[in-house]
This record gives sequence, C-alpha cells and structure tokens, in this order.
Amino acid sequence: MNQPRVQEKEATSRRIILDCAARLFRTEGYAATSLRRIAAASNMKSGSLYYHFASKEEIITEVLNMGVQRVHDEVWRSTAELPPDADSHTLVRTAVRAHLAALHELGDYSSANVRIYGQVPEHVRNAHKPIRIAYEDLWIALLGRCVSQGSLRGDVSRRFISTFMLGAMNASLEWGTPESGRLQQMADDMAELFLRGIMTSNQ
Amino acid sequence: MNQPRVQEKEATSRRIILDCAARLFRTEGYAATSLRRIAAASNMKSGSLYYHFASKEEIITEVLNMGVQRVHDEVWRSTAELPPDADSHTLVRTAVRAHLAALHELGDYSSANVRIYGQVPEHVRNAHKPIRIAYEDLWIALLGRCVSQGSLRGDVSRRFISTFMLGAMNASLEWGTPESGRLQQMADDMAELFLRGIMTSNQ
DNA sequence: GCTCCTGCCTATCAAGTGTTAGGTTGTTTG
DNA sequence: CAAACAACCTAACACTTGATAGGCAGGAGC
Repeated sequence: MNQPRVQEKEATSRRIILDCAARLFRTEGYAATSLRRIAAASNMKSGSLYYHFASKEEIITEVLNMGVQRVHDEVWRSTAELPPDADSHTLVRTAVRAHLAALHELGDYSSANVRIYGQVPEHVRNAHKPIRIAYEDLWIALLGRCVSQGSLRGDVSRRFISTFMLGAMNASLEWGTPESGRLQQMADDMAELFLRGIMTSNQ
Repeated sequence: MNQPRVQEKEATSRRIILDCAARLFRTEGYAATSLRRIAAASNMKSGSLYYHFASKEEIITEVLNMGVQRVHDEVWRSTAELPPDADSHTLVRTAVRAHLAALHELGDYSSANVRIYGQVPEHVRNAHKPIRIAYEDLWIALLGRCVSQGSLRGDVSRRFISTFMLGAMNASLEWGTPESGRLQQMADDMAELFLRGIMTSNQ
C-alpha cells in the first residue's frame, strides 16, 4: 500500500540524494565528498546521479539554497505570528530561538550551508548569494522593528549588528548538537547576551 | 649581501611553503588544495615538498597550530601589559582588539584555521585540539578577571560566554578584510556589543 | 502486443591525487 | 681533490575524481 506512483519516484530519489549529500558535505567538506560516496549513501551508482542532476555543482547549489531557505521561513513564520506590538526582547528572543532550532534540528542542510559556503567554487557562491542576502535583510527588518520602538542602540549600524548576531549563532554549530531541551536554554542564554551584554546590568 | 646562509635555507623554504599553503587552504579549502598547487606557489615541484614535510597532513597540522598560536600570543601579550587593576571594559576591549587584529592582519594562518578546521581529517583535528582549548582557557581566565571585579553576569557560564565571543569574532572573517583603520573601529563596536548588548542602555 | 519513457546500471574516459624512489645539482667539510 | 650532505627535480606508482555513453528492466499508453 501507498506504493509511490511512478511519476513521484524521481522527486523522492532526488530528495534522498540531496539528504545524503547535505549530510556528507556537512561532515566531510565539499571537495572531499565524492559523487561516488553520495551515490553509495543513496543506494545508487555514481553514474545514476546524472539522471537527477547535471553536475556536482547543481547538487551543492540546491543544498546551499535549501539550507538558508528553511531557516528563513522558520524565522519569518515565528516572528510573523507575534502580535504587531510585541516588545523588542520578545522579538529578538523568538527570532534567536527559531534560528537556532532550525539550524540544529531542521537537518544537515543549514549546517552544511554554514560550514562549506566558504569552500565552494566561486560562481556557485555568487549564485547562492542573493538568498543569503535576503535572509540577512529579514534580520535587518527585525531590528528595524526594534528601532521603531526606540529600543535598539543607534551608534552601531543595523547591518553590523545582524552580521554579528548571525555569526555568533552559526558558530554554535561547532559545539556539537545539543538535545532540544538544552537548545531552548542555549537560545535564551544567547538572546540574553545579545540583548544586555556580558556584564552585570549595574555596570 | 645578506645572502642567507645555507643552514638557514631549509627554515626559509619551509616557511615559504607554509605561507603558500595557509593562503591556499584558506581560499580553496583543505581537500581542494593539492600539493602540486602548494608546490607551484612555492616555486617548487610537488616531490620537493617531501624534503621539508612528511605528508600533507603534517603541513596542515603546522598551519592550524600556527594560526591559533599567533592569536593566542597576541591576546596574551596585550592583556598582560595592562595594569593588574584594569577595569573589565578595558580588559575586554583590549582582548577583542588583539584578537581581531591578529586574525585579520597576522596572516592567512588564523583565517585558514577558522575556515578549514571543520574539514580536516579527524585525527589531525584531534591533534590540534589542545591548542584550541588552551586559547579558549585564556579567554576564560580573562573573564575570570572580570568576575573577580564583580562585573561579569553570573547567570551564564563563562565557557558559554567565551565560545559565544570567539564565534562572533571569528565570523567577522567572512565579511572580508577591512583596512586596519576600520578594523580598530570594528573591534570597538564589537566590544561594545559584547559589553552592553544591542539595546539602548535604559531598556 | 508494441512502442515509449523512466530510472537506474555498467564500463570507461581523461585528469588529477598523495606519495615514493632515484637522480642531479651545488655547497660544505675533511 | 674527494666525500658528504642539503635542497631540489624527474618520473612514475596506484588510486580517485567528475563526467559520459550506451545498455537494460519494467511500467505506461496506445
């Protein structure tokens, strides 16, 4: 039962390949991951990959794009659900939670993206860039909501702050993946550091 | 004049190789950088590398180690020069400046380290780990000086804070290398965000 | 029943990989 | 001058890489 219709086979195979590729790219790096290993992990032979993808670069491009897209959607959804007058602290904490949860739980795509973006052929990186920029703009817009409440400091540019925050959050991938209970705690701690800094508040 | 003595030749050649390797590892990634390209950049043939190094892994190991060591020394020196009773803000700002300056100016070694640490063979990574930990411990010690002044917040662990800060600073490598005037400004902005957070202080 | 198409496999290609063995300089040492 | 050594090169090794061309099973559509 529920035997996949033949027309759907390509879509599922394609997805299996991308899943395996994302996992391998994440753990091994881009150049170190061969098409043969991706194929083996997908229960295929290397030549068969070319039925679904034109080249290795097409695979990595798709993996990169999906990685940002998922996180983008998750952060956008969670913050859009907040009431329009939600205060800045809630806004930031919600966005940080969503970003970290998506990064750590929603799969190898986002992790692979963070790790191998810098080691991918240049034109692949350029093709992927707009999606990255769109996500950064989402964060700048979030910070804009804080500005309109008069709660964001004005002496540092919003672009600097967003890059700063994304960098700090993405670096958390290097500590390993915590269980989801701890992850929530980690997200809240990080949001606290973002919001109030590392010092005691009376300093 | 000042012709290098023959006994010094090996040391300089070795250094040239490492310089080229660090630059290539940084820009191309670990697996994507072949010994032939390193050799060509060093004005050699690939076989000659084996006079100076036993393997590719020995090269990458040295590059990784030097990358952290330089930053470590620079941060240690600059903070050790401060008076013992220097306040926490000065301490953090000084360390952040030193870290970013070393990262961006002291060469491709530290940049290569940050970028390719996750993609080197596992036993290479394990062999390099102690040096990383030592540097992290230096930061934890710095934060300890803040604690003894009663100025570091107590609800988040020092290890978490140090990883947080190092991650945020290292991520700045991905924005490209600013000229050194702007870098100082960037370091001060980042230190400000660390110390007081992204919000206005009356919030 | 015949053809067509999907999805995969086999076999192979040229190019590039890390590594090694042995040779060739030119300088240093006895 | 001869032996020794340092520093490099040449040529090759076994292997892996991304990619291609052609084939083959089996369900779909007429």
